[in-house]
This record gives sequence, C-alpha cells and structure tokens, in this order.
Amino acid sequence: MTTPELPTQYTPADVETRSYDRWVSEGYFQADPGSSREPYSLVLPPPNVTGVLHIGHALDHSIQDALSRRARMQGKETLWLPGMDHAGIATQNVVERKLGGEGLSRHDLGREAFIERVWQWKEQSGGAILGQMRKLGDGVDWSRERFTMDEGLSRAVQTIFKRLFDDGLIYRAERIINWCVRCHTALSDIEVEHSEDEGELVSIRYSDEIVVATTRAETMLGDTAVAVHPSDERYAHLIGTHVRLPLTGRSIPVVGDEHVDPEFGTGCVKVTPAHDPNDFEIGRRHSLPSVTVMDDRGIITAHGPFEGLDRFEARPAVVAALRAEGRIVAEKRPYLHSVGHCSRCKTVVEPRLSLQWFVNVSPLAKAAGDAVRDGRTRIHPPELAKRYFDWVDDMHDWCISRQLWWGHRIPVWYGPDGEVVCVGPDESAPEGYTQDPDVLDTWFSSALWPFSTLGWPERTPDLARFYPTSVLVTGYDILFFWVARMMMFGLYAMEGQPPFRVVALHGMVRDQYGKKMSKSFGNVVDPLDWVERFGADATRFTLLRGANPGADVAVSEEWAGGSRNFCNKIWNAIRFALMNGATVGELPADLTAADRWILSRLQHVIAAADAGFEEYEFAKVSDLLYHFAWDEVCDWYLELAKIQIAEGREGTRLVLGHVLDALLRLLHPLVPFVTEELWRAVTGGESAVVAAWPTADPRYTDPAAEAEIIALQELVTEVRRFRSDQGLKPGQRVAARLSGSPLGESENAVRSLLRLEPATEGFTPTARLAVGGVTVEIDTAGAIDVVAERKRLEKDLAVARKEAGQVAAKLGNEQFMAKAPDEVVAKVRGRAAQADEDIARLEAQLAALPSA
RNA sequence: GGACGAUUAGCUCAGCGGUAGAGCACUCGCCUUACAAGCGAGGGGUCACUGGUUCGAACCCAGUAUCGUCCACCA
Repeated sequence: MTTPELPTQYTPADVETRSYDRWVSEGYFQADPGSSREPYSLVLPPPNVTGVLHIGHALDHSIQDALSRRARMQGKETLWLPGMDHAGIATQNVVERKLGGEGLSRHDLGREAFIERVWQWKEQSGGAILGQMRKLGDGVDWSRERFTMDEGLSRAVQTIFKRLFDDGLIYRAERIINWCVRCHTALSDIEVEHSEDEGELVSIRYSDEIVVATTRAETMLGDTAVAVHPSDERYAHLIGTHVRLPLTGRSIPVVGDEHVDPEFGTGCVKVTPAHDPNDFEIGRRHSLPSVTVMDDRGIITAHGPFEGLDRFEARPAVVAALRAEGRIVAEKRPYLHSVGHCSRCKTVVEPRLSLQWFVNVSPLAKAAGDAVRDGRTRIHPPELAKRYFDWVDDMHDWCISRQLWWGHRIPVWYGPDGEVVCVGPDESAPEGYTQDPDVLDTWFSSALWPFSTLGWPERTPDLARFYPTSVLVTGYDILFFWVARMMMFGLYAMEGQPPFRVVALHGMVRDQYGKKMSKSFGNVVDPLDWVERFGADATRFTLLRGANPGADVAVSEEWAGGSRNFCNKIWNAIRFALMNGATVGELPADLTAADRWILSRLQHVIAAADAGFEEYEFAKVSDLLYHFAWDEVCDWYLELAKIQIAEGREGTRLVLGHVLDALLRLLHPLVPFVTEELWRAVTGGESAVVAAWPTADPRYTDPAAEAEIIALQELVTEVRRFRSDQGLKPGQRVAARLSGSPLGESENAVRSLLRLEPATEGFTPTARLAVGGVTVEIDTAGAIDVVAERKRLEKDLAVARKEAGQVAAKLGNEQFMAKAPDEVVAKVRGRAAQADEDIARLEAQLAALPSA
C-alpha cells in the first residue's frame, strides 16, 4: 500500500487537476455496445452552443454524473452521451448582435457567409462548454460527442420530416402565428412568454348602436366585420347589416358568432382576421376577407395617414384620429392585460397571418400521453406528470418553420408551377426546383436527440443496445419544450418504444433567499467561480444536497463553503487513517463493540443510499452520507479507534480501512475528485471510477453492538455536559468511579474520551451522574457549582415528570390501548419506563448534591 | 380565468398519522498531535389561520389568507 504524505489541508485545485485526463485516457467513460453487461444509458440535455454553462447546468450534470458513475460501479455498461444544440434562434441572435457591433447585418453577408460566421462562433463557444464539463468532472463518453447539426443528425432530421410528411402529419397552411418583429420569424406557442402588461382599453363607436373595445386600436384598420353573439337580443336585429368602419370608410358586415361573450364589455367585437387568432377563426366561419395592415417589421402598410408608422406609434395616432372624429367613448388606462413576448428577445409578439409548416400533433401527442399513462415511461416526481398530461392532452399543432438561416433547412422543394416535393436523404429535387428558404424550429432536432445521437435512422449497435435510455435528467422548465416532443418523436420513430424509461425532473437553482437568479439582479452564480474557490466536488455536493425531486434548489456561498469543509473533513479522516496504518483486508473475528457498531451502521447506510439513488433523492443521499461520515465515522468511531489503536488492536486498523474504503466508494458519484485521490491512497486500487459499488452485508448487522455504542454515547454526552456546565476545562483531569450496568470493554474508552482518572485514595465524589444504568461518581477536586447543577437537574426533572404524566395518560386511555397498534403501545411503554428511570436518576442526583 | 405547489427554528429546507429535525447563523468553552475549513456543550418553533376526521394531526379532509410556478385566443 502506498502512504503518500497528505497535507493537513485539502486543496481542491491540486486534487481536481490530477484525475480527469487519466479517466478519459483509460477509457472508463467509453461505452461498449458489444459487452454482455446490463446497459445503462442517458443522454445529456445538449446545452446551447451560444453560451457557457450556468449553475443550473451544473446541477443537471451533477445528477447525471452521480447516476452514471454509480451505475458504472454497479457493473453496468454505462453510456452518458454528451453533445450540444445548435439552438437556432438563440445562436443566430448572438451572432447577429456581434455583427451589429461591426455595423453589419446578416443580409450584408448573405446566407452562406452568415452561416459560415455562425459555425466559427460555434467552434469557439462550444469549446468553452467542453472545458467547463471537464472541470466539473462530467464522466461523459467523449468518443460519442454529438451536435444537432452534425451530418448524421441532419440526416435524422430529414428522414423523420419526410416520414411525417408522407404520413400526412406535416402540412403547410396559412394561419395566424406568433410573429417576432425583431427576430423576423414565426414562433411556436411555447416560445411566447405571457406577462401582465399595462395597456389602454379604448371603446370605439362604429355606429350609433355598435361600440367595440380594443387594446390594439391600430388593428381596426384591418377589421372586416363586427361580431355579436347570435342570441344577444340587443344586437340580433343588426346581424346581416353593415356598418361603416371609421377612418377608412370601408363597409363591413355584422355577423353573429358563438365566440362572442355577451357579458363582456358591450357584447360587440371587432373582427381582424389577419391580426388576431380568434378573429381569424371567426373570419373562417363567416368567409370574411383578411386585410393585412402590418408588415413583418410591425410597420403599418394600410394606405392612408398611418402608413409607415410602427405599430406602437400607430396605436396612439389611430386613437387620436378617432377621438377627433368623436368616436372614442371610453378609455381605461392603465389596463392590465396579458401580452405575449418573444422568449428570446422579449419583443412583443404580433399575431400574424402567414404561410407556415406545421406538425399535426394529435396522434403523436396521444401516443406520448399513453406511454406515461401505461408506465412505459415513469415521470419522477409523479406530481409533475399531471402537468405533462395537461399539456400533451391539449396540444395545438406545432408551427415548425422559422424564417431564420441557422438551422436545418426545410427539405421541401417547389416546382415552377407550384409543385411541392419533400426530399428525403439520398434523394435530390427535380431540376429547376427551389428549396424552401426556411429552417426548422430548433426543438425539432432536439426532439430526436435520444435516438439520432445513437445513429438512427441506421440500425446501429448503439441504438440497439442503449435505446430506450434508462433515464432523462432535466429541469421541469423544459418538460413541454423538449421532453414531450422527444416522447412524441421517439415513439413515432422507434415503433412505440419511448425514448426513456424514467424522466427525473429537477428544479431551478435559486439564490440563498430562494430568489430566481438573474443577471440584472446580480445574484447569478458562475459554476466555474465556485469550482475555483471551493472546488468542483464542493460545488457539486452543494447542488446535490439541495436537490429534492422536482423542487428548486437554493444555494449560497455558505453552503458551498460547508461542502468544501466536508471534503476537507473526509480528507483529514483519511490522513488520520493512513497515519495510523489503516489497511484493507480480511476482517478478524475478534472485534470490539465499536468496530462491530460502525460496521453495522455501514450496512444500514449502504442500504439507505441505494434506496435514495433509486428514487432520485439526491438531497437525502447527500445528507445521509454527510452525517454518517461526519457524525458517526469521524466524531465517534475515529475517536474510539484512536484509543483502540493505542491499545494495539489490529482489527481496528482493518475496520478503519474497510469502512473508509466503502465510504469513499459511496461518496464517489457525488464528489468524484477527492474520493478518487483518497481511495487510491487507502486501497492502492486503480480507480474509484471502476471500483465496485458497495453492497450491504447482513453478516455485519449487529443490533447489540449498536445498542452498546448508543449507550456509551449517551453516557459520554451526559458527563461532557456536566463538565461543560461546571466550567471544568476539557484538559482538566478528574477522578471518577464507574459502577452499575456492565460497560464491559468500553469502560476504558469512556475513561479515555472523558479523561477520567481512576478513583484512588481519598476519592470524595462531589457529583453523581447516572445514565442508562451506569453511575459515574466524580471527584472534581473542589466545590462544584451546586446552584447551577441543582437548577439544571430540577429543570430536567420537570421535563421527565411531564413526559411521565403524558405517557401515563396515554396508557390510561382505553381507546388508545384498544386501537393503537401494538408497536406504538410498546413504544409508549418504553417511554414510560425511560421517564421513570430518568425521574429516579435525577432525584438521586439531586439528593447526592452537597448542600450549598 | 384555470391548474398545481408552497406556508415547519433567524435563513434555506427535510419530515407527511404516533416523543418537532438538518445545514448555516447564534451563545458558551476549547489551538485535546487527522482536521480551527476543527472539537465539545447549548439556546431557539402554539409546524400560516379556522373548522372537521381520528384514541392521537405538522402530517388526512374542507375552507380562508399570503406567496410561487405553469397553462389560457376573452375583445
């Protein structure tokens, strides 16, 4: 065994630069589809190539790394596949902004040169992300790194598009879509964020009898009807008549439509089919024309005085003009209403009539719902499944075309006479056809990630072996964007096999007050900053300690510091063990109670850790190991081991080695760097990465030893409490006489821990403590603070009497005795006995106190 | 407008039917040769409110309040 000199303080920067390259070059993270081991696979939610990883990614990665490292240690053929997403609109925006800084627009460059620029940016930005992942210690299979715009993944996109097209599940239609006037593209419904914004609700008189209300006055230029409820008595007689539209003088019909709520406002609605989704539907039902009054930049195109104005300039201008004509009958300002914003640039989204490509999601969404309903995929925590169903069961068709340049180009070509041809991979469009200029929504290719990365549409060994993946780990915020769509496409492309068996959702990382992190608020944590200051292990451990399933994680520097301290604690425990000759080997039969106790506790901890991992309870697992390591191993066992080693007990060295070896392996998935270093030092093994995951061994379960050590702990704590209360310095030795129930071999340990001298000639006890049948008489070699001690004993006595009273009342309650389960009654009886014992003890101690 | 979640110690959170817990913070005492990034001993909570179910409720049910999140085409 090697016994390297470990410094007294652990320095994460040193430890964390040593292992990663070796892990990769040894091929530990590289999966083999040909092995006979049970497969365990997961795909990394691909970060956007645009940015750098934020603390939320660090949480996501820490969980996945923990799961995959444990699976690997369990002997499974483990694949964690990394990669990145081209993130169409987000990336294009970033590069456009950079161009803007040079005074250029993408149009100045032209499509091809612009895309070239984006690729350059991708190389640079993507590299930064890979560096971050290495620093975090992500055990991913670099040989399988993928990018959504790779050739193979692009083939997958084209293949599934063609398949969906041929199945009639992709269609092109003129619809009202969400349009971002800044990004110049259509957006899907979920790319629109709604917020309650201030606006102005104006009521406009269209005729003597008809008043309509609107928050978007400029759209009235495109009105082609007024709608009322067909059974609204006030207006029924007007249906079929016409009114003259103010400002334009156009004559528009009054129609009756069920959509109108007679209770709301005046009961009359202006109908603008080209600029409002509801109005579009009304227009369809009544064959109304659509009049477009705004272009793709939000500039008014309707001929007249407003032409050329931006929509937000036109709005007050139109209102002013109407007021001048005496048409405004009421204004409500401020008027709070829900306004959609582009999720990328926050610009107010404009509903716009436009020709776009859509996925008919009905059959796909049904299948996606069923797969979770029948348990082929389990959503964890289950509470979040309801959200998933709500979404999947009522999904609108998905607008997939984007008027962008960066992305997968829509594989549809148009002939000179309007022919439409969808071109699959390895096919080419007929001569003279031109390709649709648009690209696909970035989530279209993300939806293929779990199988496109494994080689689909080819039938590769990876696909056969690692699909469906074992688990998907991601934040609940992209349940709809991504998870639901992977489910839809996975089930469609892979003959009903869902992309993952489990979806394990985590929350968002928040600051120490539970507030959302935002750049403007200045509370954003950069994971690399923490890695530098506290270490990657501490950063990961901090995140995992807070990771309750589906719940947000509040983190702070204090927590990170605490995690760093924990790593240091482990470091020093190992340092102590190595200095004391801890070793791994066959355990002898003659072990002390302390040895048997810690071995027994270890078995419980292994079982509990397994249970926690199975349920994705990372906070529980972290907490469990934290307390086992710190409270039990370090604070008690190590202290007892010191005494036993001084006594020359060989078994203790072996137990120490055994327990620390197992503890390091248990901790390795959570804090890989420091455990790797220490585990190699303790065991001389090759690497914790490929070490076996500990399994509980019932032979070491020992309730008697556990009871014995618990009794010892209580006794020691009580005496320490006395010493502390009495102001006896820790170093001060006092004489004591122990008697009563058998402490057996532990008496020496108790004396050592408490620095109790044997009672010799002239021993005159000044205090008598009794715990669990053991009586300790102490000669403090001087007067004790009788008043303080009496006060404390009386307080404890009062507590004990109260407890005794409560418990007696319970035992005297017939209903309780009749209905409570036996184990509960037994427990209460135990409490009664304990209370009686406490009372007797405290009374005796009080009686033994010398009078003041 | 719907749906879901939360409300427990100063802060962040566990506990989800049988004696209120953790980390950090706080108080007191300690440089006890693994660790002061440490050790020992403490203080601190009518578990949001009101009812109900139960022998027994932080935990189950109903309602109220306050936060939060998601979803929504009400002009």
